[in-house]
Amino acid sequence: MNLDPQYNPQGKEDEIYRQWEESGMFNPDHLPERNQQGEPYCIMMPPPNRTGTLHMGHAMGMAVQDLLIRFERMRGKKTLWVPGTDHAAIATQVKVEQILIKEGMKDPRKELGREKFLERVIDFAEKSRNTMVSQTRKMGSSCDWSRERYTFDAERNRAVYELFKMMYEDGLIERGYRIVNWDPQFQTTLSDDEVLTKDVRAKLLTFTYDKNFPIAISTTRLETKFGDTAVAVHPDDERYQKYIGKIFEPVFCGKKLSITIVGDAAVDPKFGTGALGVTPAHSMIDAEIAERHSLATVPVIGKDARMLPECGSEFAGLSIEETRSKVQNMLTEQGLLQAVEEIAQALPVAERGGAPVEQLPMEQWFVRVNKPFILRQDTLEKWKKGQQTTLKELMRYAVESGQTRIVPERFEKIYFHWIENLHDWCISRQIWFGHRIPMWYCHECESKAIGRSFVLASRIGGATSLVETNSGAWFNDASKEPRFGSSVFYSEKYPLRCPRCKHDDLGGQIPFVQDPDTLDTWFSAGAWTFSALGWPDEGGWRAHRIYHPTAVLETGYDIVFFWVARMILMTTYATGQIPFRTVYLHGMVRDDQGRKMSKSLDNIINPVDMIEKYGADATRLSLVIGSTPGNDVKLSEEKIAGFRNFTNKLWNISRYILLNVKSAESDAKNPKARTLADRWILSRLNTLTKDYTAALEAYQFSRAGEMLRDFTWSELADWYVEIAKVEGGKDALLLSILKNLLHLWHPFMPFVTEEIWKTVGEKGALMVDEWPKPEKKMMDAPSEKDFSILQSLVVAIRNARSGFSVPPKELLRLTVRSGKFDALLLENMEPFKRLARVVDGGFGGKPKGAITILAQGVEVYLDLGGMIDLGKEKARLEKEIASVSQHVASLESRLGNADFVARAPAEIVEGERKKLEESKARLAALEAQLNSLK
RNA sequence: GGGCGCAUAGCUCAGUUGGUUAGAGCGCUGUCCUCACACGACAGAGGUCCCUGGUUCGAGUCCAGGUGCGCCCACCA
Repeated sequence: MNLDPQYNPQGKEDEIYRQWEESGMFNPDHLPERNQQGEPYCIMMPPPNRTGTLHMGHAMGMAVQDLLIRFERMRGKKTLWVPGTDHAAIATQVKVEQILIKEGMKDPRKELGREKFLERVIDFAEKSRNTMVSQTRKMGSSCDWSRERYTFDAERNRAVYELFKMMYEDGLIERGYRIVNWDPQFQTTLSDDEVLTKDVRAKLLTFTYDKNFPIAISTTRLETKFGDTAVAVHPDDERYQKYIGKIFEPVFCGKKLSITIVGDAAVDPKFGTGALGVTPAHSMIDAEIAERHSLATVPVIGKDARMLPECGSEFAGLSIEETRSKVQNMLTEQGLLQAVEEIAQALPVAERGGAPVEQLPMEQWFVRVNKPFILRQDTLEKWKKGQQTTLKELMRYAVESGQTRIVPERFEKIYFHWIENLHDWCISRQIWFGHRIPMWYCHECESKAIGRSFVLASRIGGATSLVETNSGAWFNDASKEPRFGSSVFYSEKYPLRCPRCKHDDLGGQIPFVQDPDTLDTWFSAGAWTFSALGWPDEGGWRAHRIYHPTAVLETGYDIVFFWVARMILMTTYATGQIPFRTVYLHGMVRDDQGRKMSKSLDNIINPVDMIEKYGADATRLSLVIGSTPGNDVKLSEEKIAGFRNFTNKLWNISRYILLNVKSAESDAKNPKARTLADRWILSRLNTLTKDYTAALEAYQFSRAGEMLRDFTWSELADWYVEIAKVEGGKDALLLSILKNLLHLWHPFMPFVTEEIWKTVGEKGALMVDEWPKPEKKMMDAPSEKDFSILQSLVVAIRNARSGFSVPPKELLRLTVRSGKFDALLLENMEPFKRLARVVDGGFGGKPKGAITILAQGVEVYLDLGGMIDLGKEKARLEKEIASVSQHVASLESRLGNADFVARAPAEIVEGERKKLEESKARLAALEAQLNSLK
């Protein structure tokens, strides 16, 4: 037996993990027979971004997922936990760019070019992967490394392309010229979810375009006004009705505009002047108005967030701020500015980088969420194959039908609310790191359509301009925007033949060009549950299909929209299955003051540091106990240290038991309960096993953990082990309880339990040993009641000793009377003989110099001899009498209420009566005690 | 502007469908280095369950309103 007085996880954990891994049992195919017969149970690990290292949020997710997997594995399910990482497209590319800039490059992408730059990104991603895998191991995660996946590996790329193809064929992926969110800093589009709003103060200016223009308008974005093509007013607005339908041609800061006055109910007549300058190119709302009234779209801001030549030579190339103040000055000079007001504004900024996001009209790829399509799948209850539905409907259906349940439930509301507001999803990104869009353009088709060879068109800036280039050269030139009409077709690899013009790639030139853009990282992430299980590859998907739908998706609530919703969309569409039965959302891990952990605040707690200092088990406990789903958790090093203390406690309980067990006796099967304490602890253990298992099934991990900790510490260690030391002969019983306890703790703290397990003399790993079953026949309410009386008395005696400052070595005499409980006491007080020696007082009264101790109706006398302090005892009794009298009074008033007696359930009333009786008896006894002191 | 949540001991939080004198951990006070553990043992102090009103025999729990805090969504220009 090699159990040190203090448990040192350092060094042991890696070795234990290595043994688990070598056993092969992280892989469901190598699990014992009992699991092979079991129900499949699968969790897909949310793949962390390959951007460096794991943080406490990841650690929390892993702790919960490993808990679930270990719990279900021990219960005999065929458990698969698939680990993986996410290429995270923009996040990783930005990270690498930042590193390269720090290393001295000015514009890494320009300096390195696409291929060289990508090499650097891939290299960084690989290093990150290695770091994260090792951190995942440190946490004790029992995931199947033989099935490790990467959102950007060859098979996932294949799945992404297949999915893209399906959606393209179903008309759900479309190229469109629309207003998109443009990040001028990283020169890429963003999805709506990647745009945040920042509260800023802005100037709301009221002005007219020129002195002949009859209507004043207000704006915070003066610079966009070069692109105005209309002024919209409410159709019922009497002030402006007479202008509706008229066209004006004001000269705005040197640029001649063509402004149509339109009536549109979307305009709020009470805001500002009640007239709205319509800028269709740079505002989604304006674009909608423009569409209703067939207005022209005139872009005036370019991708570099500078003014386009259309604004006139005076403004072309100026930044937004420069333009804004210049225009304001010009308007002031001309006397056109009527008012300047400071207002609060929600400025759209990029989630990554924080630069203001511009809205520009561009040609991009979109997923159409509201467009009806013909369903390919025949597995959904609501729609048959061949019926029409929309992606939005599928998303709603998965949760509405209860096939996916979100924990905590309130996030279902949030989810539906988000779906309501969901617009088409822009999926093309102008970054280099990611799944290249599998669409190709045929120059032959394009040439035939336009009548010239190798031509391109730029649509940024509204008018189409044609550009001649050398073959193949243009698509790396970011300044040229290819326009693709009928020439576009899907191909996973380099196409050999154009499906339309049947043109072959023969002459060594490059007639086919792939779309230079890549896919939004969430496109591939959305396919995670099924792509990671081998879809669409026939063999792979067939082999893994038993695991789909997966059991639980465990992730942070911050990516419900980014990821969870999109997984539901993609999976239901592509496979006809909902991706997971339960979504368990954990909160954000914050510092002890509730602040986000960040580098600038220097308040980051690193999981690996904590594991090295306190062990993985303590770190896991600190993340799971004391946190509830969907709520943020405050973490501090002290909290982790506290759980380290507990792991040490469990270690020492085990140490005591294992050091004292005599092997011969411990071999006895079905150890029998001999004493009250034995019956009590077995009853408690079995009740606990039942409640604890139920709590885990209900995802109440914190509650389960607290329950088990309280049992382990306050019942087993503080009472039973102490009693066992004196009563003796409990080796087999103790060992059996310990074994059960190790099982129950294993999902929370796999390392220390497995380590102790090595010493209990069982074969095989605890990790796959069978989960304890609660036995009803062991649950023994009368014994629990009797034991609790004993506990109350012992506590009362200790209390008295402490209150009267009785020296620890002083032996006291405890006189019991004849009666059922007193007989029980005589039998069971032996373990507490150091507190008091019990004597049978027959039916005699209280000895002189003794105080009366009352516990749950049992009255005994503790002889304090000369140490009694009558004043103190009197004060104590008076205090207690006051409190009990109050309780009696409240019970009497309740029972005196006729309505209560008539309307409350009989058992409640009966319970109150009984309580009143007991309290009255106690009160009488206390008063008698007090009188006897006088 | 719309939506969601939170408010319980000094701190961090539990408190299931309304029903004991509202609980835990940490911290605090006192005693003890008792042969598993001082990362420990024993005992103790500490609460107007944010406020107001309502429903009910009964409210920390349900309803309405208010206050304070947090989050999400949203291009009234």
